[in-house]
Amino acid sequence: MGNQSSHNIPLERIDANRWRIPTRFNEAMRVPGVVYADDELIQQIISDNALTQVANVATLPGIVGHSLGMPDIHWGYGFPVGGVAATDARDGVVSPGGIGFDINCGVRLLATDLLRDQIKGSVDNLADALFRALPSGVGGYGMRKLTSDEMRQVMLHGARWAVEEGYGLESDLEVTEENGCLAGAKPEAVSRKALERGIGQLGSLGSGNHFAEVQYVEHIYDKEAAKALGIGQIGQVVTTIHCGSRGFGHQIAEDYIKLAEAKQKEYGYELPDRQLACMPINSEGGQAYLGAMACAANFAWANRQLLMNGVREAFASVFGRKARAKDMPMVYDVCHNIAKIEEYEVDGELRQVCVHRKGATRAFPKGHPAIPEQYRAVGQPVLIPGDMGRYSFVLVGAQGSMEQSFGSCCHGAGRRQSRTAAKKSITSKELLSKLEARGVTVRVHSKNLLPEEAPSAYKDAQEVVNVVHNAGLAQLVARLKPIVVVKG
DNA sequence: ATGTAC
Repeated sequence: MGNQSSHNIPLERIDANRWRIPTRFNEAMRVPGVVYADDELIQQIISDNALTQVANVATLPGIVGHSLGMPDIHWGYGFPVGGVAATDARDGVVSPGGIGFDINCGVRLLATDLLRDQIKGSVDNLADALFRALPSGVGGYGMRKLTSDEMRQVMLHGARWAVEEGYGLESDLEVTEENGCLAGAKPEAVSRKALERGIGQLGSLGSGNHFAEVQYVEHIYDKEAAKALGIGQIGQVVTTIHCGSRGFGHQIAEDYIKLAEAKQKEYGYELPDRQLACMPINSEGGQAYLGAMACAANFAWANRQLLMNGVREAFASVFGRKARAKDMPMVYDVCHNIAKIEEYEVDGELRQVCVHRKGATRAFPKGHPAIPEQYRAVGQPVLIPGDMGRYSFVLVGAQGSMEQSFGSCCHGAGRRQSRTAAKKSITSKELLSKLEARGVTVRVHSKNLLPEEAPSAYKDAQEVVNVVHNAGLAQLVARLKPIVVVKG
């Protein structure tokens, strides 16, 4: 059953942007699946088999509402990337595979007071400065080697630790999801192996789809919201950082997937795919996972704080001035691989649920108390990186996300080719010259991995964001185009 | 994503 092809899944069209997988597809499904896609994206999704995973997730003990797939959905470990699942916080489960290996992988956007024309003559210098400032590569060490006591402080306090150590400003924390620190961190639930892998990696970009990208505001959809977010000027230079918890979060995910797998019999779970292995939220294992997950989430926020500080310093060195917050204010930081306990109305009843967001961004609408005061009138910023050749997007959360998707929307373009397929389709050299021809300056640590990140390996992010906009999950604010890409 | 398998 776990390998049943998506081609056999009965899809019911709800409207132009929504499709339902009815529970009759598989008697183990406890709730229907709902997938967000237009006509073109749904074809890509069907050929990827990710719909089978949406149906599989619908069998999780305690799942409520729907098993959701965003338009950037694609095949992942057990759960699809681009998936959202909410389980009852009292008697439901938490599944490490529903968060993903890169715990609190996320996106941070930084504005500048520079215009595209003003940096034209300095693009190569800026690219070099950024590449020097941001350590990268698989297994790469970070800018800050921690003592074990410092590592503990990072796990407990996240981005706040980094700010107190001088890597940024108090105001940065106000525009970070959870203020850069998820409550409930339990350092004692983290293995020695995870600590060993993580302790030298703080302030590093890593590899794969992680990057820092200098961009300019190319199009504004919503003037009022763009202005409120501090990105209201066409041509304005901004920088996006996409990174997570490196080997630290990866090891924590691995540790708890193993633990969950070993305990499936004890819990009496029979799931269609062993990669869905899960634990009751209110069990020793479930609580330990959530405590360790919070440690990884906090490590990731500290990591992006150090990286952003590196970006500010690189700009300062090139443009000969201090990296003041006034010159480079942070717009926002969102995570897109995490589980959170939140409250929603489900079937007319207010319920505490554990929202698993795996490749999905929180998208709270205007007025929500979790949104920083300065953005409360427009909505929570939603940062959607596209691919390195085309464009990225800024949106704000909309009311529909609370009614339909447990306050969530998409997280990126989403893969349309596997890493292996991408590698076969283009060489690193071809790709670099294509990007250069488009006016994108690239600095890359691992050239051999670059083809995996080719724009052609990704869906069109414009189509993806159009779907969440039209479905009412979030609202388009601005489109950003790349100038400099620094890849791990 | 990832000391790309201990």
